[in-house]
Amino acid sequence: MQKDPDSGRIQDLFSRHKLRCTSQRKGLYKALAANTGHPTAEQLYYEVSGHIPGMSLATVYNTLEAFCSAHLAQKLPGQGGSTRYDACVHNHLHTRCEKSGAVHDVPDELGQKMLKGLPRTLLRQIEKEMGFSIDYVRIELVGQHTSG
Amino acid sequence: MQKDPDSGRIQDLFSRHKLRCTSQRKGLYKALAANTGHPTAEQLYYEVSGHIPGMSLATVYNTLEAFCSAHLAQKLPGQGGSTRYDACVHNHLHTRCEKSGAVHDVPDELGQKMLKGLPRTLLRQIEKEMGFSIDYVRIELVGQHTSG
DNA sequence: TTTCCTGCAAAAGCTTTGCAAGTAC
DNA sequence: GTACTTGCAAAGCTTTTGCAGGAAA
Repeated sequence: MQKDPDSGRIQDLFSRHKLRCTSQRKGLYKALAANTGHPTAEQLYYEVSGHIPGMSLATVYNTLEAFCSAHLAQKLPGQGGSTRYDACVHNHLHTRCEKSGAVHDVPDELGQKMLKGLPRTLLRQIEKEMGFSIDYVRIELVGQHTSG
Repeated sequence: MQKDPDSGRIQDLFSRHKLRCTSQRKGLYKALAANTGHPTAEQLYYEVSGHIPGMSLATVYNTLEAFCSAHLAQKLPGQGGSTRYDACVHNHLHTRCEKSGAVHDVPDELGQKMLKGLPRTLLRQIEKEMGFSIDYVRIELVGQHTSG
């Protein structure tokens, strides 16, 4: 039985965020962090239930909700279907494929450049005109994959 | 009984988009176009059922779906709850209030400036690196209302 | 030991569908 | 007259909740 090198790190992470450390939570967090395609609750359920038999879909939802409250994950906005989850908490750009609905991360270097390039004076003008305080800007690139 | 000045325009619009013109569709489209707060299907149902008794929620969903297919409306991405609909088809920015979930339009002049200010070279670089063809960029300003 | 988590099942909320009757074209 | 739309009800999906037993701190 080989030791999992991530196990301790995850335990630390949970304890820093005041989350109890259970095998279900560890497994689910690993699956979520490893999946850059931003899985739905159901996708995670099927992935994880292979390793942890008896895991229930309700627990997946509860646990993901706990992660989001603890700012270890976030829900991504999507139209209609199942909610998609993302273990990356810092603001980053996404692509959304109009054909498949798949959501992927834009490489961070490029995404940060884009966010920093936004005109601050314009943002401040919008805040003033609309009586709205902007916490962050969410950018999504909508289109389709060109490669097969 | 005063004549509704919009009625003819809507009929034209429908015929140009090859949609049959029924009283339910006209009423629903007027309600959607008049509501800048981006209503849900249920909100529209309650608004419209006052004017058109017997209107069903299923028809609201079917009709909104028909509008979207005909590119007379679009669904807005939102996390989880009910789908929100928008009669504006051209690309524009939205604010989303973290407290109330309300979605509002950014004045078009400001929004267009923001969209035009995006660095094209960066967008093209992302397309190249990710094998992704960008159709449009969706920007959402997340925060909260400062006025009461 | 205390408090919180899990798992099952059942409920709740949102959206779609089947079909008979009605309406636009 | 034909093809599409409406309205009702019922089904389908996703997500949440109640509660008894179990595990972490």
